[in-house]
Amino acid sequence: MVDELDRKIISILQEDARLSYREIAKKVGVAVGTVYNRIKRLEEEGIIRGFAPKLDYAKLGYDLTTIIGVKAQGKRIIEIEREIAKDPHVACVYDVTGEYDIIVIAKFRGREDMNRFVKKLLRIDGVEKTYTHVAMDIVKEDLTLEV
Amino acid sequence: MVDELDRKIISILQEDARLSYREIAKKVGVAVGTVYNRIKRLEEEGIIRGFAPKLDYAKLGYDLTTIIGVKAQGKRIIEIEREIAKDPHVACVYDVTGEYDIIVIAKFRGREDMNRFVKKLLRIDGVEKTYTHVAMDIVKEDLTLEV
DNA sequence: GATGAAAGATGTGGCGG
DNA sequence: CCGCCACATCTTTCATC
Repeated sequence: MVDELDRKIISILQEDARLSYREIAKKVGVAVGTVYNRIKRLEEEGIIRGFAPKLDYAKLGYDLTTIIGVKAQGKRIIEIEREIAKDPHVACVYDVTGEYDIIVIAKFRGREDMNRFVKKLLRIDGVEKTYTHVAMDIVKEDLTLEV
Repeated sequence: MVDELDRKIISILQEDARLSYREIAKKVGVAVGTVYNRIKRLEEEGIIRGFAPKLDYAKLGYDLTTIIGVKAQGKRIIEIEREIAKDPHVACVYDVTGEYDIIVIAKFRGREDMNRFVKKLLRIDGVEKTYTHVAMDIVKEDLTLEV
């Protein structure tokens, strides 16, 4: 389903997703048409879900990043997760096992913005408690892994 | 530093970062050259750090996503974070205050792969303990926030 | 700062091998 | 998968406002 050539192409796109098909073809040593067809297939198969800029959110005003653990009632967990995921501050929502039931990564423009969000979380039916870790430093934040 | 036009352009790029400058220009109602210059400036200023494909990592073999809390000795924390960030399984490393000192988001190809990583963490000098949350479901995972 | 034009590069689809 | 073709579209620059 994904062969060596696909992986090479994806890997190049991870470095610069705005490279032309010709440049990519040159780098991997295949014909332009092949690169074009591979990328199109990878998009159709949903392996590539789209393309996005990597942004410096701190420079865009999001000076606060938080990792929030949520404990919630089993019956409502899926609904709660979906509701949380809708909030525009939220980057990630994981359904987990362990100390918490849900882990949320969210970014805010200042403390006020964050406090409002956490209070909103606690008002959701089924949410029992939350624990907020505030990031003092983002050492790495990039969903670009080796393929 | 970032005006309304910049935000509009960024917002469009977030939807599809491979759109042509022409298409973007059409959408925001300015000349092509303007869009071109704005995006170049945003890149130069480091607000846009590059472009990447959004990948379905599950389809690429990463079937296990984890959120790992790490407790470590204060003196060594920054070094430890950098070391963790180097591992190719690691997407995010946050220096946090709270229950843990470091929170790590990492993805693995199977339990073995994960176990090796956690054992490696525990062998790092200064790491006291770790707590691993395994994601049963990824409800949302997308560093694309409103600008 | 923004604009539109223009030259060369690229995207896109299709052909036979 | 390659090489080639062909037309439409795009990137990038720049003189001009």
